[in-house]
Amino acid sequence: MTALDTNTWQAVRAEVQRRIRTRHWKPGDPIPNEADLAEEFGCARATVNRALRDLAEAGILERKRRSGTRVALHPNRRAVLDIPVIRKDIEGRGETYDYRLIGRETGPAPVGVGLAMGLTGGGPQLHLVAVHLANRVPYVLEDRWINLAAAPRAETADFTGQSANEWLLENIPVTRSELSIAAINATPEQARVLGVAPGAAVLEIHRTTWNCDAPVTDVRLVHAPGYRLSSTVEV
Amino acid sequence: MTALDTNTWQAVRAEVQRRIRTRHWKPGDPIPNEADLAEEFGCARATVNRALRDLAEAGILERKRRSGTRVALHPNRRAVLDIPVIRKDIEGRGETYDYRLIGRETGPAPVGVGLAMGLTGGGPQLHLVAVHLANRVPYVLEDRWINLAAAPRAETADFTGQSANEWLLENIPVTRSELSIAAINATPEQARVLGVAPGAAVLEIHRTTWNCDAPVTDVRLVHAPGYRLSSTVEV
DNA sequence: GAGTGGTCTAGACCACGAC
DNA sequence: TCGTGGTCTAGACCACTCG
Repeated sequence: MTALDTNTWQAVRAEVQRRIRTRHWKPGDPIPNEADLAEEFGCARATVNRALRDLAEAGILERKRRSGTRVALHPNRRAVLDIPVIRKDIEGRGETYDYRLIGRETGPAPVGVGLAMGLTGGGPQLHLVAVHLANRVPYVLEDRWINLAAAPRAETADFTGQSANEWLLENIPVTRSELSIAAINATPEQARVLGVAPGAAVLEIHRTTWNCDAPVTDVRLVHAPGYRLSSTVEV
Repeated sequence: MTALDTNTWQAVRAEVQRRIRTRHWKPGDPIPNEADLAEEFGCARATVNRALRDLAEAGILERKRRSGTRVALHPNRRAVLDIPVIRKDIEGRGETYDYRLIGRETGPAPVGVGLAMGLTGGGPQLHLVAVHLANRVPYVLEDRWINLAAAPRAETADFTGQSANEWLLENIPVTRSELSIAAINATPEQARVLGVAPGAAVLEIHRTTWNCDAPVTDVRLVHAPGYRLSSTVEV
């Protein structure tokens, strides 16, 4: 019977983590069930459940009904990235934000974009190209397609003052989004807009979003060299 | 009084999300407090709390004591990435995994690495260079420094059969880790090992890990061109 | 001071899934 | 089958913080 200082779920979580870190419970090992731990710690089972659920969500424990809870074999697998609104990102560092729309046209989307969005018919698409600047230096090149069938009001929206991302956030609900990140060599045109050498390595964030199965938008954000995505993981 | 089909916290969450998506509750708006929602839905306050807490963790709601709960102004900001153990990643796609240690030496870490790890003294560091192959093709180049003060047993460990990452997972606890992702142009040496053209854009994942304030390891994983990190966000 | 979310409790029932 | 985690309830107290 190990009484904890306070019977909070955080205290339970800390004690469980301590036992994992000290290898008292090793990766792959089963740990006692909730009822036993509750008795040991002198708290309610719901409190133990809250603590263990939190650790399971963090990938440190693996839980299954009937077979119980085990220490995960490969923890440390999950990273939570903040994908900030670009304007907030720049302003948050105390830099000046500028936005410039450099291309706008309506027409059919290229095959690759249509595939990513899962477009069936050949409905009209709005194509926007814009650049976001930090302290007047190009920071991100945005290449976006908007499905006008899902966002008809976008056709008459003015994207010269407000970025499409912010307009969409305010006007179109989103139910699902897919994100992928890759390194690419800047094309000559991308390099020209970003003011870097052709072929420079740039980070591309590609996001496709849906509203209840209706594809809304597909955007590629090409970040100038030196950009880093970062996150801290407390285990 | 709106009775839900079943009084599960998932049902409450779904109904709250529906009201947000339909703009019944708009970004920035306050929503009713937990007690009122519990009465409206005919369930316990704890159930409402569970649902709202989940939405807050997902960044869709913002909660503060006393001032209540509001619909977040800028949702969709958080992406959870899986950073898989490389061997699992490759084997999970049904490909053959191979690992080759191509460099091992003990000595002082370069200034950049020392800074990232927060090394104070000039203790001995173990430097490992290895390549991970998928179907015999280079997949990831690993450049790792291990702080022997924090992991003395690493000095005598055999890293020719087991990757350092897996050895560390099994032998050294981790309490905190920092992660950053960037696009870089492959150096001539990186390009040679990966079998790509010098200057090719490659994705670098840089991770530093600590065990209770003691820096353990600093690793740069350089992924061959074409590699994508991806995640799906259900809102 | 007072209203809000945060949490704990004790008990109960249920769904899953290993055996 | 039956032990495990998953969840709901009703009530209670507390911590934070706005006015």
